[in-house]
Amino acid sequence: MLLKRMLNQVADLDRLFQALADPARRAIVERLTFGPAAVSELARPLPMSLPAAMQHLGVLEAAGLVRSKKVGRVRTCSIEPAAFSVIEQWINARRAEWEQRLDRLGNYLKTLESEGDGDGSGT
Amino acid sequence: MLLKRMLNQVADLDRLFQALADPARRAIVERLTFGPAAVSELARPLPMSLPAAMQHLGVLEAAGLVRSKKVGRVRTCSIEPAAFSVIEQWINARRAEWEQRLDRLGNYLKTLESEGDGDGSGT
DNA sequence: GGGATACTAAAGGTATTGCTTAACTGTTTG
DNA sequence: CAAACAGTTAAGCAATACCTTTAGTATCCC
Repeated sequence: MLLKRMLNQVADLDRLFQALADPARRAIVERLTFGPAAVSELARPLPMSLPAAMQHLGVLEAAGLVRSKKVGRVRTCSIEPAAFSVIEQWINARRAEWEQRLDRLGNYLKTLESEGDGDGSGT
Repeated sequence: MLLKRMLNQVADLDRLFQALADPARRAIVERLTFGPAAVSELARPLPMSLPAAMQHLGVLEAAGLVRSKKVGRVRTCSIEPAAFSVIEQWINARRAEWEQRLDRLGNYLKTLESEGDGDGSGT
């Protein structure tokens, strides 16, 4: 079950990054950060047909970035802030690793320097 | 020149998210957070041919996530930490907007509540 | 009921992506 | 020099992504 969770996280990241890789989809997300909106409201500013915009919404919803609920004939979409934290966690994990590495490198260089005081074998 | 900058940033985000949307490319990035590596070293764990891995590296480099330098016959790749901040800035901008919105919503609800004390026109 | 509205479903076309294999260039090493 | 090594280039192919048009369905308003 641990392996499954890891694989799911990989697939989640695939879907999240893929979803945000399209400018039209980011535009939808940007609009939704200001508050919920109906499908046609989201589609109106986009330079494409309404079905195309719907497909983008489908991608965003599949990625978990957007959720929506239909009442009457209008579907209202809103943003899912929690989804972003998956991306941020991934980035932060990378940063933690390379900063740790740079720390070790710094310490190593400092060690060389102080050893050099008594050694004198530098160029 | 301001418009151009904005358009470039859109294209940058396209390339960044697109680059990270592939598990093989994320695997390369994850490997590089531990330190620089040669092309073949990066390709070895990937379930694909070396030219395929090279193409992934090309995508990462075009996105600015990786830089590389060839010395002799070996090209050494390393990560470009600054590239991640473009993504983080975009996410943080979204977060700033929706948090601001939620604050306004909270204040509004509090206002309703305190007005209700003297008004009594609730349901 | 009948027309406008809001969305959905389906089919199809073009472009891009991710991979392959094969052939090739430049760099060490025995 | 010859062979192994590390990387690169190019061509081609199957799958996917993004968009279109067309044709629906369900809801709302008069």
